[in-house]
Amino acid sequence: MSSVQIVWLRRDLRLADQPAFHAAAQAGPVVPVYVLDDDRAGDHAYGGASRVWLHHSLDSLARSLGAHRSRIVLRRGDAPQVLAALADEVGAACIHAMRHYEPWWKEAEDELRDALGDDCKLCLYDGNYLLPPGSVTTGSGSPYKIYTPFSKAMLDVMPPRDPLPEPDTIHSPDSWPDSPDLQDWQLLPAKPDWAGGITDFWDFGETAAHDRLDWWANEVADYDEGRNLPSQDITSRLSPHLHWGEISPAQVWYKLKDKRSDGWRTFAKELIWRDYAQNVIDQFPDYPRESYRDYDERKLWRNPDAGHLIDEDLECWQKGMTGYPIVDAGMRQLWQTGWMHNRVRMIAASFLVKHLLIDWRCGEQWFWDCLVDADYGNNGVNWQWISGTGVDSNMFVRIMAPLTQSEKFNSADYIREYVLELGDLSDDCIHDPPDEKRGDYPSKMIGHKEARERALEAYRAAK
DNA sequence: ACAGTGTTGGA
DNA sequence: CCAACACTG
Repeated sequence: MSSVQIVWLRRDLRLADQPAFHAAAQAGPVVPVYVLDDDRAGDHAYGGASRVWLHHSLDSLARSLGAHRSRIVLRRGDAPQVLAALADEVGAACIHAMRHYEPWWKEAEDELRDALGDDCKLCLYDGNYLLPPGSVTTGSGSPYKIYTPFSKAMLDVMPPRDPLPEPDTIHSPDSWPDSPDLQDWQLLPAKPDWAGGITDFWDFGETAAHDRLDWWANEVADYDEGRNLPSQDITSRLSPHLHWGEISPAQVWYKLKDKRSDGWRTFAKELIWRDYAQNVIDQFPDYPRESYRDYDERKLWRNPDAGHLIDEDLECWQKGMTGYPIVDAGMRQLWQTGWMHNRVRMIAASFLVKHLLIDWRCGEQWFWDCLVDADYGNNGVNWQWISGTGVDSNMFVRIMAPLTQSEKFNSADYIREYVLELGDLSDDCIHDPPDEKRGDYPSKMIGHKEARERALEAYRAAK
């Protein structure tokens, strides 16, 4: 009888194309375990929306495992200690885990290796990205900082490895370790149940991810044109499924690779962007916490300490009360559904940083708390891109014009859906309603021209 | 073999 | 502005 194999699950909550699970199932009886470790990530412990997703995704995976007469063991605490103890308890020969590149997980993997005795080893696998971070480097051997040459290099060495099948059989151990009920973790909100919008908007888990991908295979051709139109929302909405590892990017790649449309080529670049962000945080672990460029940030932000005190302007933005309908529609969509259309994310983020001159980290934290697809790499890289504080091009200060963008991308229906006060306004005035048509809806916090000039001046002064 | 310089272009 | 690469000597 072969010895027990532990599968340490993190954001890889799937059975198919899950290299760690695959290897464990071939090696012996499997004990899948999820460790809720809230301290390790510090300021990036899972936010409210992420916890809702995590609950449903774990629940879904437990059901799938149930069909194999297997289950998930739940544990709470410092992951390396908890896992080392569990390995002792079940007499495991190996802990199999997908490699993760958040700095706290890299640290935990090292600590776990040290904590394990001679009888149990740690086996790490890649597979949550198209290629393992660090796979492509510049001609001189250093990691890429700029997206476009990175993506060209990626395309040169693609495609990704072939996806693995789901394990045929998953053998159970002779006896199961104790585990609390998932309900006991209270990942779902208690009294005011604000998660209704999230559960209405999403289906969770591996099967739902593949259903979504099947749907997307018929839509992706229109992505090139449609991805910028919030009202039509021609986007995959795969981001949370990918973040939680309910589906792998290799599975997405192989499902869509024969589509040969412009839409597919553009979508492929977005998948590569996800790998790019992971490469950036692998290279600069604090990237989502620190500006990469050394601006004099005391001259840049209007409220250098707003990270610690709740700024009134920050609150207007968070609640979708800026007076700019496209920004407010986006912020309200985020609050209701745990997600925001990508085009609108750019507009809303740019508004916080450029129009309000509020430190991008305040926005990063809010998104971290509200997004079901909150991802350390993507969130940090995208916020620094919008702020112009990041590794990428910095040749001019990019200030998006929210009203122009709103009209250009036909967002009238999107605004009507999320800013109910403006529900009766016509297409021609909904993007920037005159005061007498605003009713309960607030007037603009600051005019675009004035904000633009103020931002240009602040960025010049802080250079 | 590779440091210095020029050219190109950036979600 | 500056990363990345091609070209140079």
